[in-house]
Amino acid sequence: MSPQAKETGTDSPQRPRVEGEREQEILDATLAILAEVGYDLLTMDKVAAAARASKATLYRRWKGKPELVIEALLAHKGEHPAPDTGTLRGDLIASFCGAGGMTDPQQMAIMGSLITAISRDADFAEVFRRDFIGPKAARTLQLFERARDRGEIDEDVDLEIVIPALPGILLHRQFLLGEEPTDDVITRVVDQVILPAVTR
Amino acid sequence: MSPQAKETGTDSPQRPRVEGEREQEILDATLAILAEVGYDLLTMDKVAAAARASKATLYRRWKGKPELVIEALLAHKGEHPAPDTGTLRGDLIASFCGAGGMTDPQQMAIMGSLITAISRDADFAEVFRRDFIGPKAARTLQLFERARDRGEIDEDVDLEIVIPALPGILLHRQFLLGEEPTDDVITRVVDQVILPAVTR
DNA sequence: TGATGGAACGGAACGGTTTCGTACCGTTCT
DNA sequence: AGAACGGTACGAAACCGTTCCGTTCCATCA
Repeated sequence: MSPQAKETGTDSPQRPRVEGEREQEILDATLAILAEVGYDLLTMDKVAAAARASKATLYRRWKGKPELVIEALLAHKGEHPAPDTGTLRGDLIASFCGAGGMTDPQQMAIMGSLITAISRDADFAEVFRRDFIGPKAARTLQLFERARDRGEIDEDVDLEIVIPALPGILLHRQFLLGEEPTDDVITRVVDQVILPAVTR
Repeated sequence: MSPQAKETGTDSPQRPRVEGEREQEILDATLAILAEVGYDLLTMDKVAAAARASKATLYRRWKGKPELVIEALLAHKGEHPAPDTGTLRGDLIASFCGAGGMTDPQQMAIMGSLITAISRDADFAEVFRRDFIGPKAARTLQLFERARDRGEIDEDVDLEIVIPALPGILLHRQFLLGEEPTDDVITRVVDQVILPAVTR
């Protein structure tokens, strides 16, 4: 290795090539492959072909497959601010039906593609839960806390149990029962399961 | 292929070697590997090594990996009759905490190992849902129908929504949140989510 | 302005490993 | 004896990580 300085340290852009746009294309291609075949069957060759990049480029930029996939996941977190419709019911339906919610096909495909991997790889699971699940859970928690402040939720309700119920029910219907989540199903689950659990 | 009859049809074993016990050992080994590494990374070599069988034997008996895995799943449905404690609450807790329930580690590992595969392979998904999920769902349905006959469930409750809620919540907590399902969690979910949904 | 050097790129190939499905053994049980 | 078994080995294919090559783009400088 040449003893070249690793970086200038300043903000002067010395590396104009794979700076932003091209890198994002590669990450998008990674997510597409991930959603299509799953983590275990995702190969660097497939990603390179889909992104029209060479494997050499991938390995110049990323250490390997886990690092590439994780960075692709983190770069994907599009801003989805929590809705504020004034009622818990409206917030839940808006949140889970909208962009990034349970009706987003690629979002759901990514979920399904990763469950097996995180069941086996503890390190992968930790990053996934912290950086992918965490923000979503925090947003949903916000909805419930606002509802509690408005008095919509009984005092003795254990939010730790109730909050994850909605995504759990919907994911189960999708993957185990094979039912595409529709707005109608989400509404029925909210009305018949979630709301009765918080207001008795 | 020779036009041989697929099987005798009777229970007379024409194949004395790999007939019953040995075959079950291979299927058990298949399930163990499946639970350990998942469907995509399960290989015939791993199964052969784990079962101390030769790959030739596997290919003599099964056509390939999908057939072997599916048959292993079907042969695994140990008889788990629905409990009858007299109350819906007792039945649910007994059913989901007991053998074959959500606290069975291998059962859960198999679930996680298959979700990615059934998200991609429609044929595999159909067999899995019909022969693996189906019996479990039917058993749970039986619990709810008995409870409804006893008057424990309001008339306007949509069982299609409520019944899959409990497994959904528990699976989500296990795989997405990384929480081992304990009897205590199952009880709290039943008391705080399921029962309020059926009796308002 | 025009030429030059360097860095990053795409494409291709490499060796080493893994998997699959099959074939060939010697052994064991009926 | 004969059939089925376990073990081994094989070729084909896929994958991984690396390393070539030739090209393209950019910054620098005459």
